[in-house]
Amino acid sequence: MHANEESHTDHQSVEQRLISFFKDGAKIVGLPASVGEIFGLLFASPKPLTMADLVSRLNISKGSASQGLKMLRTLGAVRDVEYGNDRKGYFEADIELKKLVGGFIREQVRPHISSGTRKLGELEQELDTITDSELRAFYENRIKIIKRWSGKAKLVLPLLQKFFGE
Amino acid sequence: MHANEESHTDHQSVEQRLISFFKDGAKIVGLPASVGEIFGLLFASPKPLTMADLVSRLNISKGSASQGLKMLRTLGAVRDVEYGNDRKGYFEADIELKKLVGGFIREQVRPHISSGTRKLGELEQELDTITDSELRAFYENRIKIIKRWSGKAKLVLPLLQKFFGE
DNA sequence: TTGAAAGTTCAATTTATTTTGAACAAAAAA
DNA sequence: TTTTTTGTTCAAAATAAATTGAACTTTCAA
Repeated sequence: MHANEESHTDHQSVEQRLISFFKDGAKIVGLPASVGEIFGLLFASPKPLTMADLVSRLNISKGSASQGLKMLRTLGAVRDVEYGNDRKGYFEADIELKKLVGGFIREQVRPHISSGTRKLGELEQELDTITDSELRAFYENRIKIIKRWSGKAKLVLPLLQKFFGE
Repeated sequence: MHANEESHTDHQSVEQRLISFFKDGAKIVGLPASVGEIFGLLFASPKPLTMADLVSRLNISKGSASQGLKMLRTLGAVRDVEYGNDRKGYFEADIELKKLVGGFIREQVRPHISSGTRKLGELEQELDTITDSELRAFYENRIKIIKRWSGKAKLVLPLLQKFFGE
């Protein structure tokens, strides 16, 4: 039997709205809609849910549920919980903003910044090949500008973490 | 004749790398690749460029160039400049981080936050329809959590602006 | 005015991303 | 061991997003 068996008349609409709310939110931050829906349903549920619950209540495939949960766990937005005593796995939304923001920065922001920094380094090497000194001066200045930006970006991340922590 | 007629041997590679750098950057913040390429080429150019320059040097269509420039102007990342005395329009990248961040927040972040706030309000209305008082209490708490998050989000935007300003 | 150059718009196409579902693997009960 | 339940993987299909290009508008010089 299902883990949750409520009347399904009362909260239906609130639940649907929360799902839709997080679905939109996911799209905004560049995550697949299904990931937002999964988080939304878990967030809207007073009890932990199983993967089968997600599949049936969101009308998504087992594959999507599995992949979506994987991503959410990596982000630290969902956690496994002990519940019932069957062999199924149960999940719960993590509501600590600190963890959500932290996971997002760690998984989605930092890797991009790293690869950008690397690319910028490569680009800088390339400068030596430029003979025209006026042009080289121009590019050197451009690179300086990007470095200033990237310095600020790296500085702001810990501040954001701090701001959203607690 | 073209607005820029350099040797095209020297800086080719640096230019291409800058284009690619901003192409990646655009994708990261959820903008189309072509928009990043346009900004990249303008950023890499010592002189203002025309739409025709973008089309020929990036191998994109006139349509993409037009739409991309439109978006970049809306974001405040590119500005029209007086140059030459032909009837073409000339463009230049804006390198003030303050403007870039400000434009992004104004155009891409705020609208989403607004629509989220509206949706949340609608959701709150819906609460009254719930008779089960335990369930309603649960949802009320969930909404409170979202409101706390959204309050922080709204608070952080001006701080970001300030941080990146100047 | 007329014609040519410059720029915009948007339906159709192309490309990229997400989702599915069937085959597979893991784990535990029968 | 065999069967059943649960979960994962990934190629194929579906969906969404970006790009094109041709028709259209605007602008200005002749």
